[in-house]
Amino acid sequence: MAFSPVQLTSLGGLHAAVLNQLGQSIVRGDIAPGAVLPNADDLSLQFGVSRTVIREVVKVLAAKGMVESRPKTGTRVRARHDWNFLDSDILNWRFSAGIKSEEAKSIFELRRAIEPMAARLAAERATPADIATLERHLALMEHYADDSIRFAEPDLAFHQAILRMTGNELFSSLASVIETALVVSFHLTDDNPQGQRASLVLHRHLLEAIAIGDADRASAAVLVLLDEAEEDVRRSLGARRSQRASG
Amino acid sequence: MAFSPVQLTSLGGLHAAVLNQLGQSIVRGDIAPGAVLPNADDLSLQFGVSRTVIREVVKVLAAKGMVESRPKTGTRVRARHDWNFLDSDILNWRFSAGIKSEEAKSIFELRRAIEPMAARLAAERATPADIATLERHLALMEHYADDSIRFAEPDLAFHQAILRMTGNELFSSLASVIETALVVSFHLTDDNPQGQRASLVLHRHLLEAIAIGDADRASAAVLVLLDEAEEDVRRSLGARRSQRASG
DNA sequence: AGAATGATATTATCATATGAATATATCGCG
DNA sequence: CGCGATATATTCATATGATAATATCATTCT
Repeated sequence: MAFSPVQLTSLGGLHAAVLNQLGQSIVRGDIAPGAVLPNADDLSLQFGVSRTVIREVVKVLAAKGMVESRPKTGTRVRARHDWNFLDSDILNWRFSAGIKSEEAKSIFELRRAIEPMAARLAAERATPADIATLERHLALMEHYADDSIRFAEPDLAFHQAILRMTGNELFSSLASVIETALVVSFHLTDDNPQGQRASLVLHRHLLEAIAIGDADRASAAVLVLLDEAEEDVRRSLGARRSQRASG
Repeated sequence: MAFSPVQLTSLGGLHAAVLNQLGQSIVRGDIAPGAVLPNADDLSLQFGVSRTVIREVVKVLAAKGMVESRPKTGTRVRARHDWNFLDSDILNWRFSAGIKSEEAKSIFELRRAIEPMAARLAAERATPADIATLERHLALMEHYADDSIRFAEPDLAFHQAILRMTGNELFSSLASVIETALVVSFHLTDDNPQGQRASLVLHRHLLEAIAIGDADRASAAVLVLLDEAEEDVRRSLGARRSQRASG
């Protein structure tokens, strides 16, 4: 395992560049759990950066539960169950290069646990201002119904707004999971205006349930929405696979 | 806002000591969102450590979404909604010094979203070895039913085992939330053997539902368990408050 | 007033040195 | 030969001083 020098053209400076490289290498499994990383000097040479940067990166990876440093032994990759998979960096490293059908499933399992409860709480606690915010996001989605690129942003904002409306910061912190899900499905699905229009209707149902404070209906509406979204992803993954197979 | 020199007797070295101090200061609100931290040199002086340590700590806090550093501007505390509240460090900083009734409520809201689904998935996927593991943890709980200190550990292990049995790493990563909840309730509740015995029965129900693969019953059993646990915490918080009031 | 310019404070990075911890090898002794 | 004490080498942990990059702010010029 060797690394290439990082370019400082990378967004966020050398630290971010090295962090992403190393993080991805570990997530990809290039450096397996239990294995030790090259020592700080070697990493410094390989990446072409100072040890200062290397050490900061290692400390950040350690904070995410991915590695553990000890004198003499070196820095070793920890077991996967110690990693904080809800960390947005790890999510990105894991899924930016593509997603397997099983991984998509795991994201939807979590969303099915979180979002119905979030919608429920939102329905109980929403203020008129909150509803107005949702309306605004939904209006943008409607406006960009035929533009899948711009559609994604208000879609994400809509779901995140609901998480915030719970008034529970633990829920809000799960926004990165949903963001990952939406980014993945965006990269996956080809332009699909009728799918987006169907999605709009479901979002509208959800909004109305929240607006009238009907927690049960809000929860149910989210589930329907998630079914639809997962079906979309499932279809796209299938299409992609058969595309590769035939190509 | 000034900081005291850290002792290197602290577990985990200077880095961890400074990280905890700074992290707690921010979580407590001593340094409000939007405010800037003292610059690296000042922090170095105040904590009595080198800039190396300060910079590593700041990078880790940045990775948790709590601060943002820019040249000239300095390092400023980000808005709370950017913090990763599911991070175990942040959870500890938030709740180690005590917990408010509303915060306890927010933890249980999340647990009610997560754990029923986790139990459901566990019921569908559990292997005989998984069941045996749960039995082992439950046996330990039974063994320490009258020893609230040792009871906590297998209790936590039991719940975390279920999260792992989902086979979904996103769920496993929520273990820290449950750990925090159990640690908090442990510090809160006075010795309460009959409460623990009642809890044992509920855990047994849950285990049996998972063992026979009954997802609905497993999910329902968790909810009952959570109701009981929250009621316990609620009672303890009330008792503590009135204790303070009368003392 | 507004744009260009330079001074300044701060982080970002680098290079090097020293300290501390620990796994491994070595040596001495029974 | 076996075993424990000790030495040694390797690695991370921390410290320090210097330079680069960059964003802000005041100032100057138009």
